[in-house]
Amino acid sequence: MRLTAFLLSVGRVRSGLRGGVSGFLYNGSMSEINVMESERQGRYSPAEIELKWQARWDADAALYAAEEHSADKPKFYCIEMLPYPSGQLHMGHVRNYSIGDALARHMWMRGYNVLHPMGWDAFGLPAENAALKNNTPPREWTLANIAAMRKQMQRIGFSYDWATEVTTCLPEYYRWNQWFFLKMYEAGLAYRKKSKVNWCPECQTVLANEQVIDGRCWRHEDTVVEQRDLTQWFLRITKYADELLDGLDKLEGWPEKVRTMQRNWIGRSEGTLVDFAVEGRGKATAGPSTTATKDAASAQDDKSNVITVFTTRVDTIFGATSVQLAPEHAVAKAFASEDAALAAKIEELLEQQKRAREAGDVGAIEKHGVPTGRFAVNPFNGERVPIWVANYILADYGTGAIMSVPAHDERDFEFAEKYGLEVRRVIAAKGEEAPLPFTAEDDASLVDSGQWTGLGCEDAQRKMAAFAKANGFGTATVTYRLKDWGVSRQRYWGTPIPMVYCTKGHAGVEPGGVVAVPESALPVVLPEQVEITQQGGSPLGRIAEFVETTCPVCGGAARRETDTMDTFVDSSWYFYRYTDAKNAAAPFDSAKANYWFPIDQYIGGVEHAILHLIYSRFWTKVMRDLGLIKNDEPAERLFTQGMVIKDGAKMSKSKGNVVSPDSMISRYGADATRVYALFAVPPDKDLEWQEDGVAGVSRFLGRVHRLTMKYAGANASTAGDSTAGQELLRKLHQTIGKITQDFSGRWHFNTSIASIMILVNEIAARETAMDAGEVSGEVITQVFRGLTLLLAPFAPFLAAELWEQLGGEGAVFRAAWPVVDETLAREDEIEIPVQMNGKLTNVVKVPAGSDEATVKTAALADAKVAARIEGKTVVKVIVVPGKLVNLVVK
RNA sequence: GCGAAAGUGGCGAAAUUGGCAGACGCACCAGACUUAGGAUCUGGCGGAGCAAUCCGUGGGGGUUCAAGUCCCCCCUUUCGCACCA
Repeated sequence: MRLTAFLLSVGRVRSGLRGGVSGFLYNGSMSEINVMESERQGRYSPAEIELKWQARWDADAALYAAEEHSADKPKFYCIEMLPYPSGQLHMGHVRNYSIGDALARHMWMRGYNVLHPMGWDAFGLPAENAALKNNTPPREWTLANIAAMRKQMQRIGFSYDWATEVTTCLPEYYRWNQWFFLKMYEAGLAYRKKSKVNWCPECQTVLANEQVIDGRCWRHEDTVVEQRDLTQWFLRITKYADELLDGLDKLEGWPEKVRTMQRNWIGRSEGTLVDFAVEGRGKATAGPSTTATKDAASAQDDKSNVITVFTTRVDTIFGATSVQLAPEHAVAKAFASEDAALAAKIEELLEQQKRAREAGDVGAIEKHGVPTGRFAVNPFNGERVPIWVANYILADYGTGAIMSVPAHDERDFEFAEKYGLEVRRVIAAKGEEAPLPFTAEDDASLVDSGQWTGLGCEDAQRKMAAFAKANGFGTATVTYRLKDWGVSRQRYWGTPIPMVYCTKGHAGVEPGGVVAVPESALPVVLPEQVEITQQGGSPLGRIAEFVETTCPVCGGAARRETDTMDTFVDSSWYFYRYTDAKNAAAPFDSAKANYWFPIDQYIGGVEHAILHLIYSRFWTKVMRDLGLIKNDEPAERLFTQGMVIKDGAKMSKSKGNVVSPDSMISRYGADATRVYALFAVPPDKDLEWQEDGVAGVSRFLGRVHRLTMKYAGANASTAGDSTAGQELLRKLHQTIGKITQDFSGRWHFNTSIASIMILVNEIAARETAMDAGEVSGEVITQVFRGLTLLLAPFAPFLAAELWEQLGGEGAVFRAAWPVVDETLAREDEIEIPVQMNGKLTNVVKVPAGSDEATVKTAALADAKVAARIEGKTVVKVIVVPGKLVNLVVK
């Protein structure tokens, strides 16, 4: 159905040749291509060249194959983020892969052993939606999409080693998800708990915190995520919080932006837990309610006699004039259960919080609070402070309770002003009474704070935390914003979680308790016959043959876990599988992974900065601790390319501004499409797609084709080395230098391609000279071969064709990257601008390498310059050798 | 509010370290060629001016022989974070 629509749209644009190309793309029939016309005219026909080479490349499995291990070549592992197989490549993919492809080809030519793989992030909800819509099984739909997209990729000429292809929805892959899950379960890294989780009503499943953006689903930006209490499987990513954070400092090859986003996401915060005894609630246990457990929030379960607050500023505690609880705090609930009026007010605060969350602006909530009428005791000074419940206190951060210090916290100050709470200064800046709220802690010290008065803030924080600990009412602690990764999904199209629940239970397992599926029983295969509906609950739960099983320990009746894993599990380690994709005995062979890892260059969109990129860092650390690999981090260097936009907005169906790669390829060819994607802007910037630009690139490639074909047969024995020949070689070598530098540096391929255009313009300008036999055949051949090699990473089809026409040996991508000959590249004569008071007057030519005196003399001797300075005094002459002359004139 | 990046012709952009602002390309204009093509080739193309020349890199100051580039203030856009205690 899509195919028909596509052909129709192509037909509307133009019939004939181009329609034929897309026909080939989908039907695999060469007969539809009308190549004869362009053949007769000898004109650049991308369709003809590209289809010819595509067929050859497809038949040559070794062309892009990495060597398993190379003793003499350095390795280079280059990956672009794998796509979700939606069925259609979009321009963002084409751009992403064109960047990686250029790099991979370049590195091959530089003599590296390159692994450049591709795979499919093939589980996920769209397959289920498609199943509902078209009545096609998800597996069938997904595999058909993969086949179509693989074909598109081959048509565009990406240099993937298809022998290493990874498809995450196949049992041979996802069994290792299950295997890792079991390993994590054994290590205590996978666990089950009931908690508040994010629920997307559109997806009909739970989402991880990372998948909720401004209170909305990451896939449905209009859908507000709800909070539900559910029992779910979690992966203990928080165990690695510090390592994930500290590791960022060493990831110098990653964009600072991504590192910052991850730092924010992890949200490490050092502070102190302090217990405030609740008055009239019995004696606060002198026992270490906080010190006994790291999980401070759970320490307060079912206790209403103590409130543990988390603060980063324990040094301000003598200024605490109230305690503020989140509406969902256990103590608030306990109070509410005894006071209906209070309960109603707290309920209202909770509603406000919920609304703010749904509106996506938690930060803008107007502060409201209610006094509970109860009091708590500040353990540092024994003072009674009122207990309030407030809508700006978050239950899921810290302990869900704070001490309010209006004098030294802006939020507390605002709240205190509104409700008339006391504001008491306990910190003073050096020498002056700074206005309140005063929040700085550098160069400030404590006042009116008992025995700590006079201490510097940081010093006081350390000493007061130690004091609290020594006296059993608190401790220094660290909190994180990062929460454990909820991986249960109430969906069908994903990896089954390899757990069963033993119905009757057995020794050590209560009835309905968790029992891990043994490794030997993997994979737990996802059943294929399933009815996808919009009903709630996991679709697997409705398949009796799947659910009903036996307990692997006691052999009694058991039920399988019916949730599947988050698809981000699949993508957390897929790049390790590339190194050993066919391994049936292990996720991969450690020696192979250790040879290729870390990834030398990873390329993808910034939208995964805190999704895939944090999960895969976590997974790498887990695998390292399991002894599977040696590297701490998955990727040495990360590059985040810009978006492809059209008419100022990201391409999307709803906006109707989508430009399909197929339409570009059928009109201008894959080479032109790719080169345009690299030429228009530097790869890290957003790219506004302009079809006229693609047409321009196509004309440029046509010019390259025409010129090369014209001189491909140049007779090597033709003599005659004129200036023209030297100039051509000079330009060639300058271009080689420029592009080589671009690849190792800033990746400004737009200027790389511009420099190739300049080279081609220079060649075209010397056509007459070449036709007149002024340039030797050898030079002509060198120039065109050089040009072809430089073009190969960007326009592989045309380069392959021209390389063959020029009689090049083997595949152009295995030919050696040209090396700059500095002697040939050097200019004999350079132009020096002559300025007067910093303004350009004229340009003079001097021999390259001229000394200061020579340049100065030449500048002053210039007629135009002389005329301009006549009657004026030259106060000073500044000569920057090789750059310019500036005459300071009065 | 905090943090980061950016702001240059009609448009996409270029200008590694302060050194000819606008390379390269698109669009446009003029011309050539033609078995009219969505072709190709030549020339022009920041603004003002006949010209000499002057003005011009978001705005305003500054440093310097020289500033798109460095410093200070401000404006705008994009992205990230945001009652995180």
